[in-house]
Amino acid sequence: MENIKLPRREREKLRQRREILDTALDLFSVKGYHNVSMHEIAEKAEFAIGTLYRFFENKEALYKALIMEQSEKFHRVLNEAIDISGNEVEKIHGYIKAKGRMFMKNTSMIRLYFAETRGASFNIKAGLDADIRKIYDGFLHKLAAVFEAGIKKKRFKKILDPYYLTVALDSLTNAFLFLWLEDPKRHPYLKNVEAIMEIFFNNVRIA
Amino acid sequence: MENIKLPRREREKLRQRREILDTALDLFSVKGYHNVSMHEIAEKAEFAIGTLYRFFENKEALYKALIMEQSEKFHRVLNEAIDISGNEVEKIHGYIKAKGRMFMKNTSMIRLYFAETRGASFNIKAGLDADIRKIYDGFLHKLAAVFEAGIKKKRFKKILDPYYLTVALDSLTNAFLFLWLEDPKRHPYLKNVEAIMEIFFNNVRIA
Amino acid sequence: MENIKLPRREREKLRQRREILDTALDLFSVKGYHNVSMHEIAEKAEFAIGTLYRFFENKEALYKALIMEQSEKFHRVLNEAIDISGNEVEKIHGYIKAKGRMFMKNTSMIRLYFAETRGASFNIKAGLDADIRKIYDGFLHKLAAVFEAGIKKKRFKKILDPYYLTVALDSLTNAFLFLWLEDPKRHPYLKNVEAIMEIFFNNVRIA
Amino acid sequence: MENIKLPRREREKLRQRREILDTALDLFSVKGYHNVSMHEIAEKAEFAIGTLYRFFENKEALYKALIMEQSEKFHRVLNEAIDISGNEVEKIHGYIKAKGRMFMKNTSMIRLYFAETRGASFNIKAGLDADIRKIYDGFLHKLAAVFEAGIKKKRFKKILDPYYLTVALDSLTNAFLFLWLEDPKRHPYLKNVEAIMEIFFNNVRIA
DNA sequence: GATGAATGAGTTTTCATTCAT
DNA sequence: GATGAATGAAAACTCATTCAT
Repeated sequence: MENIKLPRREREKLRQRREILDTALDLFSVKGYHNVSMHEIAEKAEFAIGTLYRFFENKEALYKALIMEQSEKFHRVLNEAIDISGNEVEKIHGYIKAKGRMFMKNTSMIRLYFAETRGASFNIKAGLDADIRKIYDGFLHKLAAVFEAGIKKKRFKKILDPYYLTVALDSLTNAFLFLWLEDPKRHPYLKNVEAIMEIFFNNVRIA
Repeated sequence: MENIKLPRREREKLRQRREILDTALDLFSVKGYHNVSMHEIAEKAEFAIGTLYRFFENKEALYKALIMEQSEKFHRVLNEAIDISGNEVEKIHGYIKAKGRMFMKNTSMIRLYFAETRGASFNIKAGLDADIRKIYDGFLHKLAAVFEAGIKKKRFKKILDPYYLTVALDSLTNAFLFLWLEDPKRHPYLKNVEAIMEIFFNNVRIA
Repeated sequence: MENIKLPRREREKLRQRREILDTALDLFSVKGYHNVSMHEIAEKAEFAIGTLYRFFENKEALYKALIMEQSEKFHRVLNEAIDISGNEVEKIHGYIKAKGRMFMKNTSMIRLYFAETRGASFNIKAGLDADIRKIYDGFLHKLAAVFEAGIKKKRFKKILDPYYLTVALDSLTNAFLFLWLEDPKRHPYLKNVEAIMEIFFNNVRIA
Repeated sequence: MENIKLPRREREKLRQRREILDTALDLFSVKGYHNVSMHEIAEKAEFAIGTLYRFFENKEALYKALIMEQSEKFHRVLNEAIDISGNEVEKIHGYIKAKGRMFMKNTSMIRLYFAETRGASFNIKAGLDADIRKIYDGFLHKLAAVFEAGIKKKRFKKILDPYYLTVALDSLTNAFLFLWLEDPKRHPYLKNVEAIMEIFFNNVRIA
């Protein structure tokens, strides 16, 4: 976060890395891993190919770095949203809103994220899948803990295993974000998710 | 459907096409579009490469044909499940069960289907996305019509636009099929979906 | 040896392989492993690059095949020369003459052979060195056995370990072949080797 | 030789050049010209790449300088050994011993030297071959002169052109140094060369 | 003068597609 | 019609060399 004090050389390096990653995000999210060449990234980012390889050992490493970065950023924001909010009901609402905000500001991130977590990813030989899944699962369990706490505090009825409640919520928010992505005017994410949460909360909330 | 009366030559051709598609399904579903070569398909299917090109103009066309075929088969079964069942509540149940049965019998189909409908698919340059989406959307609207009819017949409260109800249901079944795919013992699909539908139906069903 | 009965397809394949190897021999022997590109070989042999890879898994495999082939051919001829000749003294003479004939007919082979057996070869990651050395050593020991037999039969005095005699003979023939290679007119191989063998045989031969 | 009086700046420069060359010798002798990068040399020598290019115009020039230096050093020692020793027989012995001492103390030099003088060298586009060969030939002729003088003084019989005697001697010493390099315990250089020289000297020496 | 980041030409290799047999 | 050898465009990646700081 605090790169104010970094020596100029280091800052420059970070800026370049950033530019490469941003360009790669643009390209990968539109065309997919296999339809983007290192040449293309280099050209669009206005670097020589060799420079890309100074920053990333190979194409896969670049892709993995990108995915991990986006994934971490994404889950960091969601985690914060949960931590900041007050009671369990508010935490859930915080999560829904933060997720919406995140995606709406970073539509290319969504495509990449969905490609790797929902569709079966065949892009990376090994490891990434596991690494991403760990972050993702970590977050799901954190969300499950919120439901669990809410149940203990009698804020929710225990009508379902908290983990499954979480999976359901995650899946529903994704589905409505996807709809929004297709036609933002016609399918307002927040309104729809809140409507569907009504159904849950009517049941789930105690009062 | 009825190829009993086809001349022998035609039947033979169909049988070969089928073998190619089956082999391709096996390979694509495990390794992904870009990690399977035409050579590999030809070898595993025990045809010459040239023969593959008699049946399909190019690799993309083969993949597209496969996806479309699976998609049609999949939605045909779901459509039938809805058509056969009695009232609207039963139709919804029929859909949930048929979808589960389908996937559990054809796990390779699931991987492919999810890769193309949930993750952003980058495998096909253009067109497939649209074609698949049409079939998919067609089915969603049919399901939405069931909810709508149910609401009209006062079987369900109108707490949500029927289309969104459908999207929610589809998303939830997918999520729990995914869980089941990861660990079939631990995450029984039907039990979980029914539990979550409880929440809906308590609200949604009138009596 | 007998490819008269090979099906036409097989013969054609062998002919192509031969053409690639011959072209590669020409190029490698003049420019060295690292200064010849697969493109260059393909172009000179009038094949597409891909065709080279149908015959050899990669550049190293092509080089290794070439070296092994030349090495085997070379040592086969030398072995035969020894086997055919009469007594031990004649066998040694047979070897010297056959080696000369071999090299004079295949000057590019010499360069390659010397590059791999005498200079330290850094061309092949692993294995070749050992494989070639095995053939080479096998032959040296066969030659040593001739000296040994000659000593037993009192044809030679035992003035030196037979293996060292062999190494000396091998080294001397190489040296004079090298001289011949530089200036064939001025440095006649056979005359020189025979002169130097005089020194040995005067000592070595009993009568 | 006498760099005592060189200004400090000059001495410093020489010292750096030396460090680069020593590092390069280590690397080239183990991995070969094409498997060592300028980067690797720079890193191991703890200089910036640019600095290497201050001292040597390019990679080839660095390699050539190294080879020439080693070659000169090598032949200087051999020349001295010949000059110092007494009569012709002692000079020959002096050469054999000095060559052995040299190589045993500088095994990396041997590998490099053999790679360039015995195997066909493909490392240098042009020129080096000729330059090295000149030094090498110069030495051979000096050695030949010793034989010639010995013959004139009736110390040796003239059984062979002195130049060929020299080539033979050089080749034999190399062969036994190579054996020694492979297994120093098993193949003692000096003992073997002396044994083989016995054969020569019995003939060659007059009394 | 020293540094080492940046460059990009050149290398190996893959694989969809064609077409002579 | 079927075959599969041949093709060559295009990809990933390396490394000698330059030059701004």
